[in-house]
Amino acid sequence: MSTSARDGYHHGDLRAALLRSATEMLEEGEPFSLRAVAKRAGVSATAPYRHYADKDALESALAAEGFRDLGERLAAAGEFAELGVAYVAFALERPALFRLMFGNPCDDANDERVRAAVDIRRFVTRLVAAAFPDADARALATAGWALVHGLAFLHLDGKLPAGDPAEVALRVRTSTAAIMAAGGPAAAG
Amino acid sequence: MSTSARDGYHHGDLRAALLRSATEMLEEGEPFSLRAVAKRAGVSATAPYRHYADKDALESALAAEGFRDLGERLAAAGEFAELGVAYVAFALERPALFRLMFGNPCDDANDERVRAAVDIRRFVTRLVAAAFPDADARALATAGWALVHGLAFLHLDGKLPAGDPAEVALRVRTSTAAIMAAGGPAAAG
DNA sequence: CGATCAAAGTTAACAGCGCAAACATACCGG
DNA sequence: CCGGTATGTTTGCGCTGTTAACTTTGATCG
Repeated sequence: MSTSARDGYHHGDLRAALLRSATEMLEEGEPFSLRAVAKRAGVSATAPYRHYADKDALESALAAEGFRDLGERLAAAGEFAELGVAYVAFALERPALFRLMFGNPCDDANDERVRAAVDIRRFVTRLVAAAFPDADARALATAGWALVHGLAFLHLDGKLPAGDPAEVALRVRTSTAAIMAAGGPAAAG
Repeated sequence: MSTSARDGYHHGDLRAALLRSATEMLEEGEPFSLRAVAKRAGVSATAPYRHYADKDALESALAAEGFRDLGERLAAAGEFAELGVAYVAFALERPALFRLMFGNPCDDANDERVRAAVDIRRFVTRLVAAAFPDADARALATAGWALVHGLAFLHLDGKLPAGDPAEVALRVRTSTAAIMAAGGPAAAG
């Protein structure tokens, strides 16, 4: 009965089962309610409260998992220039999860998800520092993150056409190149 | 009884009153439900349905209004370099509205809000073309929009500290300058 | 002026939501 | 074997968006 056997009453590992059910529902674009997640896991509507304080807690767990996945995705991209493409691709492939990761007020300070987000930031900053040793790595990392984050959301919200992944990737590369090449005129502060 | 007199039963101009109530609630950070908006306007819970098909319709109207406001705000910024600062400031001053404007799936194609968003894009593109006559104005406008949009959301979601407006403005300027100065290494595609 | 009709409100009701309290079951250590 | 605790269940509350049926009102027209 190690991890996920259900013996009729006790579930075995409901915590993990809930996470899995919730992830599936996000992936399938279903409405996502606590009750629906519970039902999908084959359990009563209030059973999740034994494992998560409230809906936010479940969402935080999902978000943290999402940040880990995103981190792996970025790490797999390897090359600096492809980071943005990977970031936007992740957002468009798993839009509901991405919205859940961001798009929340998210005021919990000492959370697991906060650490995951910080990890990503550190990772990107290191890559930036390596690629642009002369630049202000901190500022450039912020700008780069904001750029791809903005591209992700604008595609997600239909402000930029997101139909064809290849077209999206091209737009990411093109706009990134354009702003990096923009050089002098009115940039300062 | 011209615009907003209430004669006991008929309201006078409930449509506008609902918009006003909803805007106030967004501004005050209140939970925003259709019922609450109706109550605030001094009207029964289902009265709004005489003027808006559903909650989404009300939200779209609010979003459209928000886009007009944002447009004015950007126009007032005038100088190209201050566009981003104005954009992010707007987002932080009216976070609930900003989330409503974006942050929705928003699949309605022929909407008033779509036009408003397109107007902003056009406006920014024109400014970009004027400031950087040599560049690919389209790509640069996309990148610029994405950059400030990303900065706005990252601040909104607590991924970047948003306490002091002056500090935020400085970060916008600094990161913008940083990415525009980044020039050559790994940009292309 | 009075009848009528549509516009713009009302109440009642439904299903679904997050969540809390009280109760039931089953495993685990004494 | 027995009791306690972790982990389920049922029940119920107040909220949500939305529909249906009813009522009030102001406007139009003979």
